Amino acid sequence: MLRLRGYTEIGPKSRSTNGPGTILKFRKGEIVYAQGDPATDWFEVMLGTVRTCLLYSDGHRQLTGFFYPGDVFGFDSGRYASSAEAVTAVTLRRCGRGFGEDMQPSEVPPVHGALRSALDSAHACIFLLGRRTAAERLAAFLLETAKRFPVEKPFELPMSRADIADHLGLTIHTVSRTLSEFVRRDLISLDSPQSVMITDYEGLRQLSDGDDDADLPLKNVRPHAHVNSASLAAIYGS
Amino acid sequence: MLRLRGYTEIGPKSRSTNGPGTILKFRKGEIVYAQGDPATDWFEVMLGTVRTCLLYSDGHRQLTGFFYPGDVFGFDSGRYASSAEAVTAVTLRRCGRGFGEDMQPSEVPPVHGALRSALDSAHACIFLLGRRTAAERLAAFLLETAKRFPVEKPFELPMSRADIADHLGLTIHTVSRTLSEFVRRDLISLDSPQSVMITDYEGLRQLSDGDDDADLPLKNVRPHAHVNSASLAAIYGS
DNA sequence: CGCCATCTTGATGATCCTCAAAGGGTGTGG
DNA sequence: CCACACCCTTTGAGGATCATCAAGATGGCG
Repeated sequence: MLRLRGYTEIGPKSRSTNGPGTILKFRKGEIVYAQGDPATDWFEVMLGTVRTCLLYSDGHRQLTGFFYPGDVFGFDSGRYASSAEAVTAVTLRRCGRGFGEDMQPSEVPPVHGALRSALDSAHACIFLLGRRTAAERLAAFLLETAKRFPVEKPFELPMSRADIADHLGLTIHTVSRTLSEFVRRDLISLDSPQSVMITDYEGLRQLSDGDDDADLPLKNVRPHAHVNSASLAAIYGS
Repeated sequence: MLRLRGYTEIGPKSRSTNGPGTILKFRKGEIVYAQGDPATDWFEVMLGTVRTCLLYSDGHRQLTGFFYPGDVFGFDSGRYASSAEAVTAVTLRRCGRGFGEDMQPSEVPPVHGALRSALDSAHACIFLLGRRTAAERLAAFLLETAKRFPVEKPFELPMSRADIADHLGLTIHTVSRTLSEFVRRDLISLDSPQSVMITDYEGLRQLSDGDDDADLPLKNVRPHAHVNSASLAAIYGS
């Protein structure tokens, strides 16, 4: 069954043209574009956080990425494959439109960069989902997210536990439980549910690599791999 | 620890130039390019099947896609993010090189198409990994794969159980068990381990959507979703 | 025929989802 | 200002699913 939430669905709060593209503002929870809309525009985040969501007919939701200031999103062809929603209040720049068939050569590089960044984002998502245990996924997610914030200080997770859960393919319960476990193990500290401080980068890194120490509760061992030895040698040496 | 396999690592079997690009042949298990190699070329599959793999330092392997005749792969920027290996004996066309900075306008459309197909492939991978249960992943995978073969007849799965497992984030045991369960439930029939015949498309489709009937052993219910109601209404109606 | 890789199947246990309930923060109305 | 409702988060107990350990079955190949 679906649990539907009563977000107010209203339009952008204000618009103004300022340099290339149009500046748009959205409030928390508002939809930037919906899955299936004609993919006419792409966007750059100027302020705030945006999530892209794949929605399936059974109500399952897969968040494919979070986008922070400087990131671009919305480079779908034809129609948007995912919807985009404001995680927090956001300010966006609608950067362009009509790329594709009638594209000008001068527009090629940014389009390429954005397509590639979309591909990178998708790979990051695959990386997270490929980690098998909840601890591994969360550790990888925290490290990935922390990279987006400047200093090694506490940072604010803009998204809810539900967002994290739907990004990692877990439930909010498991997310919460695992974060609490991280706190107990002094890997992170939580000031508020949103304010995260990573206190043991190396520990998290080991976890996200499946290198958990055996003497701790969250033990798990990576299932055996089926690796082409030649490929492996090419990357990590023989 | 890693289980390393002794694939013979030898070069392409033969080359010839024939039309645009160079024709290359690889034997089963050979590496087309390795993760981290400079991404100079991209490839079109003419015959056979190729897999792209993300390899992690702990030996974990994530297959991000299978590529069949007509598919293109290898559109990474800078260096290849994943390695590409021959699942079967394959014939490839090395289609181009040096796209990017010094790209000619005439080359733009194919590059775009390929980048987008790479993105589609990544989304397909996310779709599979996002399905939670083994039965859902396998059902979705079989339907996805079946689409690549012409008629509604038995088709040959070119890849091993290990490949499937590493693509879906499961073990070979679970893959095998679940396929056997599908046979018992008359969803598919297996002539040999590789020869699959889908006998109940609708049943598989329901499974892959999480719509399993309650009176059958592989029951599972989709965890509750955290869906923005407005987004959902935009797609499926209110 | 034996060896080896792949695939299958069974038993057991760990992980994580489900069900359930309680705590904390915020906004609204009295 | 407080009471109340609502939402998010946290935590506990129990059970389903899947990984692990283990052992056979099957098929290709020298």
